[in-house]
Amino acid sequence: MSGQDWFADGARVSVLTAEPVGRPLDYLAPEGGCWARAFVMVPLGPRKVLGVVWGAGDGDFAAAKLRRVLQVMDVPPMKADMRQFLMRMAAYTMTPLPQVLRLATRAPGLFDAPGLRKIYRLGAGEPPRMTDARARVLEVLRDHGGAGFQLGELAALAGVTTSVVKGMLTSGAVVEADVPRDAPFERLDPSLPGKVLSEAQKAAVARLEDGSGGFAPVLLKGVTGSGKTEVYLEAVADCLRQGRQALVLLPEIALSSEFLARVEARFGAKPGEWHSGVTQTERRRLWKATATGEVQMVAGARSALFLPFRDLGLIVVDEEHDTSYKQEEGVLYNARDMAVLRASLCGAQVVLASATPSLETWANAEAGKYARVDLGARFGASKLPEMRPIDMRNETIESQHWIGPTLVGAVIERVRRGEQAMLFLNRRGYAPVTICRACGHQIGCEQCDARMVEHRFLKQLVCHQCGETKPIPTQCPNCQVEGKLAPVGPGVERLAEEVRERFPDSRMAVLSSDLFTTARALKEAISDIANGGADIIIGTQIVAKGHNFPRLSLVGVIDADLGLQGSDLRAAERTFQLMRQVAGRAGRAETEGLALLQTYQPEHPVIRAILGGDEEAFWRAEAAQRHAQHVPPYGRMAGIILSGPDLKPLFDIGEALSRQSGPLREIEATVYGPAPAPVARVRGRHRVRLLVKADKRAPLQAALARWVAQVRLPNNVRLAIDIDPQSFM
DNA sequence: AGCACGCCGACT
DNA sequence: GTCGGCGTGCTC
Repeated sequence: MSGQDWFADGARVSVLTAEPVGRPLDYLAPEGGCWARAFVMVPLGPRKVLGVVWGAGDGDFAAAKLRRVLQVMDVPPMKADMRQFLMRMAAYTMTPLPQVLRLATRAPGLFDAPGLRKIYRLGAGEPPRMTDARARVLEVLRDHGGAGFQLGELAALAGVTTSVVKGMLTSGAVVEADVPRDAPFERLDPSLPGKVLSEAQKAAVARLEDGSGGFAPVLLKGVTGSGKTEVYLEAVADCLRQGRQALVLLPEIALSSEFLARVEARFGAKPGEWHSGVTQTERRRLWKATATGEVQMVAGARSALFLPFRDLGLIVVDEEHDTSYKQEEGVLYNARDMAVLRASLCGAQVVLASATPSLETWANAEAGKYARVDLGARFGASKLPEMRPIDMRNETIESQHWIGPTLVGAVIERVRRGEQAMLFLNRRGYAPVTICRACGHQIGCEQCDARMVEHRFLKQLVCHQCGETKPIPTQCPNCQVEGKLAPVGPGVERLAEEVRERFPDSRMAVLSSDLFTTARALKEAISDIANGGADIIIGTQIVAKGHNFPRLSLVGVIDADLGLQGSDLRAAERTFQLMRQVAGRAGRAETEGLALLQTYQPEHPVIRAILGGDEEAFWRAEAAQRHAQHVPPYGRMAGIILSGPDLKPLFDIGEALSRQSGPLREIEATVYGPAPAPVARVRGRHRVRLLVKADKRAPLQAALARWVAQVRLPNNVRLAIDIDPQSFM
């Protein structure tokens, strides 16, 4: 401990709070002093707020006006590496420090006195009258009463009512005591035998062990079913054996009881669990247990990255390519990137696991910044499906139909054998476009210009950009002609109609996120399908998420070209990941899988890479293209999002920024926009976006700060900066 | 974020 | 005259 770490009574300290007061404020250290980085309660105006002792006070605030720290909280001080992490993250994401601190203190009621519960123990007194009931209570306490019992528990064990126990308090034969309510976490035992590993898995585990004990990022690449989880759980075991803590980040939907059960099978106890569904009490308990080091492993959604680990030795980011790691509201950050930052500051290993890594991660591995471990083969008897294109230029197909004869034949063959077929179309709703056959007008959304998608199931038109809905009109809003509006193009609902028509004797199930209101309903539908409750499954994106359908042997991709031609930079990458995952659905068990891709451009590099199984070729081609365009990961981008109740002032400010681009020209960055943001309206607020593209080595954040400081914002307009935006349309 | 301060419109 | 609208600024 250096002298800077302790502040004596009355010393001037600087305290950062999670209130939007841009900087730390000075206070006097409390009676008895306090440690640097202690969690404290301080007075702020009329309120009492939580803060962290950020350092020594700077002394330019009148001493007479200083107020005193009210209380030092009964939790360990923040670790120095955590403080560093929060500062680096604030600087990188250009977020005010208090907002970042809020992420790290978000367990509600965190600093309330821990809940107390009463326990009952053997006392020194004698009951004035010994009865049978009283004797039994004393016997239970003498035999196993060391740690004490809860009231109901003791009464039940002794076979008496609780009033007997209570009655024994006055004589002192039984004593009551308050103990903290939080139950301890069960210990995880890394020495338990794990599952038997394949040779490939053992080799991967050995490679991971090489990097343990310090900062070392690794890409762990393996297809669905290759046993990635078993491999990284061995890295967790290794970390636990070193006495350090491990964090496994998962996309929220992947944090299932199935995953927790696998951890329990490996280590004999469940890990700490952190996600939006965890109760306040549990959050408080886990937060404290990570700080004291009592909890050895946490499985959590992205915000678990801000837990106060005492000694974090490993972070696993499972499904690292998953777009849900990017927080799109409030503090805009990518949990995968921040995991690497945090690990670098606390000397932890990072394992980025994926079957289809993001191009960023792939490029980092390629450049040698990350180690790379490949789990080639599928684990178990199943193998990758055979993949073939169906060249749609050679198929004859009726208008308003999308399943070509070749695919129809394949489905019939599989269903006849009692197997399942899946048809994949990444388009929700009934039809993506509604057009007037009289004047050619397409029905658009009034809020954001996107075309409205017909949802026949909901009996509405829905805008997939802003969520706006309206009834399906019978009259054209442009030429007023009645009855000429027609749905054009396929959505999953319409595909379902075609399946019913072509395969009338088959049982069909549709998996689309908007058809399920709860996660539970979706889970039930999935397990019903897995048990053979359907012959033909129609699905959107959600089927790509790694459910196991043992009887599935055919996947037909209705429109493999979708998204290849879009203006979104990551479209090809996402299409590739999706196709790989969907194709990976087929043939996971003993049956031989087949994946058929309907395409009009079988020679497109993405399609060729998927079919050829030559992923590296795809990534190299994609990387070359991004390199040429100087876009991520070979250039840097930032989004500026202006939001407010009226559209006009947002565009005015956006255009003003676009004109005054001097600070950006200094670093040779370019501005695009303003344009409506990808999500053009959120909760009644319009959103307008500008994009900035810069060289990889340019000091982007500093230039952005100088740039946006030039405009004054009316107070109903907010400006947010999104470093490394996910989508750039 | 709260909360006070302060400067202009319609009311007992 | 004053009650109250919410724009502006401060909190150590």
